[in-house]
Amino acid sequence: MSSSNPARRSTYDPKAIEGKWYKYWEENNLFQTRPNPDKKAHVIVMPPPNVTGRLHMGHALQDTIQDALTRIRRMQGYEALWLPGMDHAGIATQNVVEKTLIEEEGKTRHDLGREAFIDRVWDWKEKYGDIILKQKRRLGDSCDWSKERFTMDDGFSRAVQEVFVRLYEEGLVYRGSYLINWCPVDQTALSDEEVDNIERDGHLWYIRYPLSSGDGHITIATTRPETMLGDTAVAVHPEDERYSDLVGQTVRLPLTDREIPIIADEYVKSDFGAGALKITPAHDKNDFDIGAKHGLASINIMNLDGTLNEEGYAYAGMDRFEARKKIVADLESEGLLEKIEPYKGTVPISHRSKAVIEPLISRQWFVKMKPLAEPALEVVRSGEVKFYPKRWENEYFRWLEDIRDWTISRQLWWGHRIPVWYYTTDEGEVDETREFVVSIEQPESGMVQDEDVLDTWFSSWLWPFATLGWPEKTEDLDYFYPGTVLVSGYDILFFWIARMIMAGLHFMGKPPYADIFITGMIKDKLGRWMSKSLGNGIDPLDMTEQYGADAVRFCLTILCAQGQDIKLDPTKFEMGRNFANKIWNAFNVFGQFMEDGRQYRRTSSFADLDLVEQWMLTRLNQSIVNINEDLDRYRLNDALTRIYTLFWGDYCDWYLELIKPPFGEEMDEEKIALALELFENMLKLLHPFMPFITEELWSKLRPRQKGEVCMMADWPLSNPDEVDIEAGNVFSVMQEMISGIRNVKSKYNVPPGKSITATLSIEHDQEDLLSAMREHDNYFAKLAKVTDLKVETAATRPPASASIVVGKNQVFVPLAGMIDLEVERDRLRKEIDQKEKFRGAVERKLQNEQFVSRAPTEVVDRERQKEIDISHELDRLRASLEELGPVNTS
RNA sequence: GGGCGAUUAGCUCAGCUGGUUAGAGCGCCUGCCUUACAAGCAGGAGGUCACUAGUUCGAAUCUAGUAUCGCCCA
Repeated sequence: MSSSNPARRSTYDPKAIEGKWYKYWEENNLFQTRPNPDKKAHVIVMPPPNVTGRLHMGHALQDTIQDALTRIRRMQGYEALWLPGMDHAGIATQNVVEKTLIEEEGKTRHDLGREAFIDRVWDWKEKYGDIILKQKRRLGDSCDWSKERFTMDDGFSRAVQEVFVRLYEEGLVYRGSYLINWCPVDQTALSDEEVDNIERDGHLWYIRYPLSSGDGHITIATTRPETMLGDTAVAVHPEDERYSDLVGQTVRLPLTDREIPIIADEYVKSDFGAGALKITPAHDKNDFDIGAKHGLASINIMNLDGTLNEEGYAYAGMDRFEARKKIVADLESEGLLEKIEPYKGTVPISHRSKAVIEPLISRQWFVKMKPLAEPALEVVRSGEVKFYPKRWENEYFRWLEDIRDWTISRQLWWGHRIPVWYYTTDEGEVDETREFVVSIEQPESGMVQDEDVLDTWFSSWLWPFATLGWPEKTEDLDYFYPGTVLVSGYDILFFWIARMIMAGLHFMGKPPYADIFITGMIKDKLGRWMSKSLGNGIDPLDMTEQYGADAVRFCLTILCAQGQDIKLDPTKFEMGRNFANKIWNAFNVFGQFMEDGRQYRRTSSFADLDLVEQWMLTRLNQSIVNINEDLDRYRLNDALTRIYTLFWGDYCDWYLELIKPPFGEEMDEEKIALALELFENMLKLLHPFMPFITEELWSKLRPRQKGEVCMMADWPLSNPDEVDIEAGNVFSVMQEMISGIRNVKSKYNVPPGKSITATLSIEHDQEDLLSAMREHDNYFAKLAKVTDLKVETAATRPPASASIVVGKNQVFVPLAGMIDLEVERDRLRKEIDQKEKFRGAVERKLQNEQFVSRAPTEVVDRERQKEIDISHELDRLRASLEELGPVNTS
């Protein structure tokens, strides 16, 4: 139970400010960009979320990263464009609207007809379509909303048509009848990438096909017995002696009136099943290839909805899975079912509908991928385009090197209509005897357009340039293309990322971005994908509501180490919330002393500052260098961790504690000015990650001009003139001494608030340190409650005192009446043991001649120095132990 | 079958180009409501870096293999 005094509680409330600042930024057009020859461009195109989408943690993660990168570059003086928009998401959107249509009006899209249905989709889009973009504003996304695009808007549609026509004219788009992936649920063709091969427990059915000669049978094994109705051959391996005299004979296909040949093909694996394979060219990819090779007929037995068609004999009209059961039963009753074995095989599943895919032969439109893939491979091989982390290059290469043609037509209504026109017969049917015409506009009246639409990815692969106005030669396109970095997940590496590179190279002559930052995926805390069905999703808006957008962003950034998947536990957001609270309260330390409307500026030079101030400035300036390095390498988590420790570990825990005045006293103006200056710089470093709280506090630091905001402030520069390594070292020694004293107090149960005295014993040769300690005895008073600090050269140990060894120096803490000799001996022995171990390790190294001769001299010197230091420390620790006198045995 | 990733404190994870006395947050233990912050402060405990072999003066880090888990492709 918390016993804190509520009257003194001061906690940060993100709700009070986050909305306000987003509104301010947006209303003042601060996200807007324009071609500006005086600035370098930094461009990120937002992966367009589905128009049906709701914000999930994956978006939150990727947006946080994109926004941080954009905000950093904006502050660094780039014209930083983050271009937002949405994807029309063909099947998903059509499904959503169809579903509401059924629910609300009991109608199907066919009841409405194509045109009316499309109108409904647009209505739906206008009404609900930008929910996700509103949600993104809640996170603080600083994208240029004035450039927002939709893959179905007029200009974009025009670009899609243009691309289709151009590729057709170049011979890269073609129409043909091939075996494609058919989704019987969504009733459309799908590309290979939209199909997942899932391993499932199934069965292997062994079926006897009687030889036409009447001399027995041949046994085939299959995982899909229902497709036997479409078999046009049985194949065996040419070297399989069991079957060599059967090749050339025919079998009677059970349950049908057909006879099919037994053929030989190397493809058959003799050790699979009984060694004989049924061949169904119309329903299996491999069989299709074998069929083509042997000139076999293809018999399609399936309707588009997954029921058997008129080729299905007694099973015509039945669903494919129902037919399977019936066929197996019938084979069994005819004595043709030899056995059933359990079998683990892969089943093709539609990525979207999760229905089992039916491979079937169908006339569709395709893109010839090889010529597009080559240049896309080259730009990554040459390093012109880089992946972060680099290992994703391998995946990319593997896919592109073995690329297959892309099925781009979809049997949907919602999407980009294929710009192909057909002549019609007098009956109004497509006239197959006449050549089609590929054209954006209707070439002749009376011609009808292809019914199908294009794969959604066929528009999104144009995203980096079609959003900027292509095919028009716009100023935006000229200035903002190519982009800088793409931030996306590996789940759409093939779908989208690789294809964008192809399209960018083909149509713009340049890859769409130089860097590709592949993020990990957000999983639940058990490592499972978040999904609606599992109900294990964590809603980023709930989290934002609960902890604040800054906290959510902080947490996601700090967890996003180099593309590893993130197991997210909602309690993680507490870290960000606590940090925001810390920042909020830290401001009060000096903020409470500030006069309204007053401009505080430091006038003292670095040399005139107090030691802790010099140390803090040194820490800041060093950190800026390191943070910039981290950011340039997309190591956002490292950069943020640095800011976190700089702010909390250095600024709050040491600097503020030392500069804050005792209760009741005022804070010196110069002290305020520097505290504010440091704070202001840290706010700027932190702003890209936690934009709201930093903006709010920024506004409180000084009187600001209208429009003068943190998000537009200059990124901090590291000032090398305000770095003092020596001061840093002196302060570090003090920190160690103070920690040591606190430790001793804790060990002896001295209340932290109780005053004590102490003596510092400084080595002879360290005059500077000696004077620094004398000068700053107030630090010891403030942080360790040491009153009356004595600082002496080689002091003698006062009686009944604990001792702390820091390098060549010592701290003695007299604890008259409190010191327990045994406790102190134990404490010293423990430390001696520890240091002995360490010295042993160092000495072993130095005694190793190989090490001394082969290791770089600076490494050896470092070890030598360690040995010297540790020896001094051990000497002093041992002396202290002896001074405690002999062990009292009484 | 092929490829990739992971395995570091009780939990979740950092640890970059080999040289650290292996770090953080949470949790745990002790003491503190010390006038910025109990969403806090101070102190502390806790690790054969999955295993085996190798390379090296030196391995959490590089190589090979093994095990377990996960992902992708066929």
